[in-house]
Amino acid sequence: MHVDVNNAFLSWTAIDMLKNGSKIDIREIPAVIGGDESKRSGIVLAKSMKAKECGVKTAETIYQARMKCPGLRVFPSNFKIYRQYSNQLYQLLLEYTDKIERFSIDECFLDMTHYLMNDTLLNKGKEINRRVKEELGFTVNVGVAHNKLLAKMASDFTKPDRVHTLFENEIQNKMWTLPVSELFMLGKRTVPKLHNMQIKTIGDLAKTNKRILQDKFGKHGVMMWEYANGIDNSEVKYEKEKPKGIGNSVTLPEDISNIDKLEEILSALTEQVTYRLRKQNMLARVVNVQLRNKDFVDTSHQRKLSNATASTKEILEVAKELLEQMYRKGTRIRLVGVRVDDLTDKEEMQISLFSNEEKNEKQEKLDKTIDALKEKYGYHFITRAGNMGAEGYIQFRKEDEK
DNA sequence: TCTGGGGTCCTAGGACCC
DNA sequence: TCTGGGGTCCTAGGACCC
Repeated sequence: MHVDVNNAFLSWTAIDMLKNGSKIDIREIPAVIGGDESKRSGIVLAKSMKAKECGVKTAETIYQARMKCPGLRVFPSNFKIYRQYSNQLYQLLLEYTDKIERFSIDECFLDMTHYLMNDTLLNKGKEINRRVKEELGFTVNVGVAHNKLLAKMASDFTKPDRVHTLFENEIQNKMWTLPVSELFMLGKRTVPKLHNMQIKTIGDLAKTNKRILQDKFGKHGVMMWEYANGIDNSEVKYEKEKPKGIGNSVTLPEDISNIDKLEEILSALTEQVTYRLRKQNMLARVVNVQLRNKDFVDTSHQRKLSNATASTKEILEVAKELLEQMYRKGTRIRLVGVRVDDLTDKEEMQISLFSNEEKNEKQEKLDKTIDALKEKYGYHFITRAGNMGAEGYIQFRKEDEK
């Protein structure tokens, strides 16, 4: 079963506003949740049904949305409350199974294998749909099927506040008739290529020779053929997994072409990334720096370290080297990002013969002390002098801590 | 006042090894 | 006498998701 909150950010903002005495329900007017245009992050994160009727699309610019929908109201996001509502939903769903995969803040997969009959499953889906609305005040779509892919496709059919099934004998009528762009994992790059091959619907894709797709798209081709045929053997991953990478990036309020300033921002980003890394009790072996220039061209450089580390100083030194190595003087930079990859649990670290343990211990103590102060008094309570000028660019979101 | 930020997975090419 | 074949690791970039 796949449970998907309808217009999650907008619905959750709406009920939070009503709770705080708002006279309007933003679900009933043309409205969107969006970023801050003055910070150059003005895109649509969620839209009301009325906004959708105007043709507003998620992820387009607020500027574009307003052109389509004059008088559109724009509200900021609030991840702290989204996390709360997401948790409430999760708690309710736990009454049906403890095998729940939290696919994102507003989507869950439920392993309902213990309900053997299709009718029972459907009734449970209807019950969840009704209870969420009555007890939590927002609506969900529920998709019921015999694997994750079909459940996800089903929950996407007609919205809002609906329960759909997609059993094997329904695939032809309910899924094969849809445009191929509707298939999960087919994005804006692949769809035009399929159109060129005269593949317009999911049914067309299902009936295409698998080998042809494999030759043209590799693994991705095999996967799309299987998905089109309703084949998916993946498990509901209900146990919380450790992250494989941790990153932080920021779009700058204006383009920057001063490397000293970029380094300050890099420093503040690294501070946050390594803090989160240590909270996970993990070490990283790969450091990656990303730049986006004013023309939206992305470049990244990464380096594998000889020893895994969580030290802010060590990771920042590498990040700065990567930045200096890739930055071409005069380039106007729009976005800077740092991420760490190839993570391992701290306990499994192997101490290198060449590591300077005394130095490492000192750095570790420093990091630990700073972490404890941030933990107690808030992320921005203390910072390194080297990124003081840039701290304002980086926000630390409380919901990341759990 | 035009285009976020957090992720995961895959691929191609080069370096290097035997 | 003008150049194999198999493999691993690393890096840069791309595609996709919400």
